[in-house]
Amino acid sequence: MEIQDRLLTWYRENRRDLPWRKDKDPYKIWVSEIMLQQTRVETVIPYFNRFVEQFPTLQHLAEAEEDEVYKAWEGLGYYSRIRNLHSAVKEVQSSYGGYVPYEPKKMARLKGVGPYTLGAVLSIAYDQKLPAVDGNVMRVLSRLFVLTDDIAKPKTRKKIEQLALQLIPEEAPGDFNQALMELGATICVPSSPRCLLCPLQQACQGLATGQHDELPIKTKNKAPLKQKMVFLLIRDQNKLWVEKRPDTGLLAGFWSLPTIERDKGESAIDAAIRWGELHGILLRNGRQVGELEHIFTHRHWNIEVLEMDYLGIENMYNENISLWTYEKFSNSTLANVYRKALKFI
DNA sequence: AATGCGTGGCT
DNA sequence: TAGCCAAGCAT
Repeated sequence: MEIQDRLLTWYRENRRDLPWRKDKDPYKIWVSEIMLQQTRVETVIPYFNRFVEQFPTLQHLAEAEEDEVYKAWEGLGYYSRIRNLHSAVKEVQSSYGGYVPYEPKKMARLKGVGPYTLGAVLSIAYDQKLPAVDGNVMRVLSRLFVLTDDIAKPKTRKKIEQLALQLIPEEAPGDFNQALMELGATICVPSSPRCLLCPLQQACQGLATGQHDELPIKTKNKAPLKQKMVFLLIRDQNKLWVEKRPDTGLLAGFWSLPTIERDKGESAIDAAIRWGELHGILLRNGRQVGELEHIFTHRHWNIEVLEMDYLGIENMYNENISLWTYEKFSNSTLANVYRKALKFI
């Protein structure tokens, strides 16, 4: 029996019953694929269920307010995904009559739709013969065919896409792509793969040559940069000074507690006063009311939360800082690192 | 091509 | 603990 048949048969008997597999609504499949980028299935499930309940159709999402849409993504991470998805959905609504494009070239032009998402949505929703190569597929095919290229290199993904395309059976591109991913997610897992349960056991060259444990080859990530950060609690009556993060970069565009990185050798209080000087806010003293740690992909924050004595405004209006009630702040869309800090307020 | 972008779970 | 990873994309 061919690899394709074994894999499809296995998939059809063992596929997980996931919420985005209830039907073939291209919109819902698209939403699920964006949510699943670099994010675990178990994490995505509750977000997906709430999201499609709140925005049942592409038109609902296209017409929804940004605040409402971003709030639905709160805590999920990689927030450019939702900005891009909302923008792309509006584009589909205005340019394509609300229908997710069938044409790969049109779909690929939408924000946030890269080679993987393109292939995944169009193969699953429309059964188009396009590769959908994610980390699972690179791992599975690396082991199956003993591919020793570094999967961290973009060139390798392109090479594996060509291979994957050749493997796709005409009659079931969507199921085949999902089967490869499902195998990677449940059997051909990164460490201690469950080869004894694998439907491709006999065909696997990696297993046959004993190389399956060393594959795939992948260059290591750099360790996250350690930073000593200070979050500021600056109260004015019953309100709190908050700061809008820059429109690009980490947690772009989010409102946050005033945040500053401590310079080398600088005390937390001096850093806090320096923040005030930068924004025209007079501060002094300050006492630590909390401490937390937060690790992003590429940064490791050790955070002190300081409550400051507020003396008033020193100079002119700054649109990136504002006075909010605690209520308004906690109800705004907050990245998790700042939501964690709320317990010290 | 290499880097930046969240979060949480597992080893 | 520190590192690695999880259905990637934009720049």
